[in-house]
Amino acid sequence: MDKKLQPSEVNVMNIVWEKGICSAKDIAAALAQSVGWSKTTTYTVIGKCLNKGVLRRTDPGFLCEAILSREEARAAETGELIDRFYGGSPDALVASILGSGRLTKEEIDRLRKMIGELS
Amino acid sequence: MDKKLQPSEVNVMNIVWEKGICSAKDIAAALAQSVGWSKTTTYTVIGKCLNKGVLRRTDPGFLCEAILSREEARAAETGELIDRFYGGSPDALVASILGSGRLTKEEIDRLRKMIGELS
DNA sequence: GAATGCATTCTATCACAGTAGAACAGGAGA
DNA sequence: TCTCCTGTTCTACTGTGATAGAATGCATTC
Repeated sequence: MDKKLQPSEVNVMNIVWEKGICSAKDIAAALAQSVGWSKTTTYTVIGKCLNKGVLRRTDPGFLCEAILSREEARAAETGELIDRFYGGSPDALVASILGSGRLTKEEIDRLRKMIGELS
Repeated sequence: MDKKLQPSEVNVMNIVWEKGICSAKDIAAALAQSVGWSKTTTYTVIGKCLNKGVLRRTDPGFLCEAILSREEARAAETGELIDRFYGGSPDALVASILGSGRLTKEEIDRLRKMIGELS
């Protein structure tokens, strides 16, 4: 009953988050392409997502719809990273990225604007 | 030979990153306290860290010193989060945290200052 | 109606992370 | 010297995530 996504499950969810509602067949095709999975592997992992309640199935067509939103998953995963590696300080994570040189000038400008608009 | 840290290994490394060089005995004591591990569990996990080359042992005293720095580990782990959940865009992660309401006013000010100093 | 092909399910294998009990060794105290 | 304590190593068990082959069943075509 744990909602925490495993890496393999994230593969599936990423497809659904991007495409929106789509069939298991489509997901299998996409993942065969992107990560080389056999279609049965994809079906197995989809099954786990269904069991966990992060994905909903509609028939006919074995259509898959995300129940857990991308934003919720991001928040959970990011929170865990912050807890385990940044001592629970979200600003330490942000500072680390800002200082990493990973950001382009445009991205920095966008963020500057964004942070300027915060109260 | 994979340098990727497992959750259990992060427990050990967090102690060493915080205390600096310290004995296995100390680490075992700290983790018995904080996560309830048996001391043999700690020794086993320390062994894995040594095998991976993220920790160095010095004798006598079974002193442990981090080879993999906290910053390196943070960067690796953060990069993976960004790849898997944010489509490879670090600014999307930053934006997500900024927009999450998780930050205090002081933290926001600090970050604003920091981003102002970036070129 | 039989045959064919593909979508879906069932079942199994493998590797490895997590955890710790049992065994061992070396030094402190009797 | 013998014993005991505790730090350290050896070995093992358990669960589960990742992966996929085999089996099934439905629909389409001949």
